[in-house]
Amino acid sequence: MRALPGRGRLARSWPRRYLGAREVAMRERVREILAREQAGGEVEVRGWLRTARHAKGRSFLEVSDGSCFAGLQAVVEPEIANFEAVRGLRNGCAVVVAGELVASPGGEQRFELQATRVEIVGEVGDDYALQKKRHSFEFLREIAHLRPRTNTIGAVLRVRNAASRAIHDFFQERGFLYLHSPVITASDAEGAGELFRVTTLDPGDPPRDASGAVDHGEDFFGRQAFLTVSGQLEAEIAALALTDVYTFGPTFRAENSHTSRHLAEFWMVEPEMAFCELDGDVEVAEAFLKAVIGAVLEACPDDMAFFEKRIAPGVIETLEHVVETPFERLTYSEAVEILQRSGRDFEFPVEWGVDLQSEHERYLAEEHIGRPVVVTDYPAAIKAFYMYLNDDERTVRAMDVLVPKVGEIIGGSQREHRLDVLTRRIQAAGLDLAEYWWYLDLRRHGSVPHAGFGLGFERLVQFVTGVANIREAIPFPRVPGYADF
RNA sequence: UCCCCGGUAGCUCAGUUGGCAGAGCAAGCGGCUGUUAACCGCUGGGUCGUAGGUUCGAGUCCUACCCGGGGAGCCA
Repeated sequence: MRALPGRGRLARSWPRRYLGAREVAMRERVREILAREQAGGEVEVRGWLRTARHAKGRSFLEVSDGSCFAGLQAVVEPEIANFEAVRGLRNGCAVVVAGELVASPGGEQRFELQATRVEIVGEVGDDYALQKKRHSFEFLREIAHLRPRTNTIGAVLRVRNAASRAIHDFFQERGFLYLHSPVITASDAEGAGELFRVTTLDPGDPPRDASGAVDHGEDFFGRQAFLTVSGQLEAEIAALALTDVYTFGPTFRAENSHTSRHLAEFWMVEPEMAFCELDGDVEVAEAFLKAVIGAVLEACPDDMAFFEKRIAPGVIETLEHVVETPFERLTYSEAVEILQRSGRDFEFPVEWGVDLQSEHERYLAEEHIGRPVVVTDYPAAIKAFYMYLNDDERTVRAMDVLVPKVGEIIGGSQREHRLDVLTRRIQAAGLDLAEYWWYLDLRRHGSVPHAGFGLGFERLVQFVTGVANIREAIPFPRVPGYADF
């Protein structure tokens, strides 16, 4: 971090409720205080009480500012001017505490703050919902405005942040350009799921054409519009000019999916690389997952230790394994053979031509291989029209990365860049060639082999943190029937 | 959308064969203590998801609906 002049010094008039830009940039967080080499010196922390323990002779306040998993314990003695008011503090109160950083005689923390001043900035009411006990995740979702103050969600949000940063770092270091693909789209680009309609028409009295149908020509965009289900097609446009690009933004699916792995609004990462075929795609995907997971392990050790202890025992070993060992590679045909020879009694029998079920993916990644598996070359009939058709005419250059517990975390492919084949595939899929005129036009002018993949960001966060439900991997989950906060 | 499980105090849950609605935590009050989700005592706190039905009597049995969870499908 930058060394700014005067950093860590107390503001002249105290307490200062409002910090200037310079002071905000300079303020020392609990994370940095706890990382100090040794005790000593004046510090000031601003945050919310995780707990307040009032003993007869003194009070113990654990102040968290969200910068790290642990809080800083402040010890308040009766000599403090507003000691009686401090006695009334409890879990959730907002405070500013200043004092000397000293070695802690208590066994559970290295340092503590011997308070010289305590300002009570915000108290809590008797009905404050967060208690110093375990709450169910279901209940916490109903109080999403307080949820980030909990151990689990606070840790998830820090991991989410670290993973976001690692994603940008990975691509930026390799010369990828960050492309902002549109959120509003006019066509159901790849048929990937149900779309949310975007309209400004009066739902109770829309304009109608001569036949009585809703006249979308009168709508805001002069035609039907939707929220994007993927930035891939736009990423292909950019890749065929800028070589390597990636998108990282919100994506929307209006499917009525009620599972622990689906959200109606989620974030997706989609790199797209020109002059790249399936092998390169797989290599980038593997390096990408390893880099991001490795970066989180390094950036958030305390948060990860919490997940290991309380949420998903074994998660750290699983992640380290992912970072250290090469991914297994199988073709779809090989995977089918392995599954058929497994002797397993699957609910859905395996045969060449049908898509792999969750139980099959989990068997491959968790039991048969025991580490991430990349399955390639799926039957053309079960994959999207834009995937490159192999010479056998029955498989496409698709790849799925399967990880233990979560299943498919990355799906990608080499794209069909041959005009004649793509035209044929669009028609075979029953799609309207006219809708894809620009996508086809790209194949007429300077078309090159290119490939990319998509990663569901919340599924990555879910995999890394071990939270059972994807709704805990995003600060404000949107699912069928629920969009509060 | 389909299958299974659940909904009882602010929270987490128990509630027997249909027979007076309970505990822990939280809250309020008091006590104790360099404390660690502190501890001890007392007090207050209920439309048993909603609407019907069976019954002398329903938290408990039946029906429908709502909400939550798990699984499947769809997918990232």
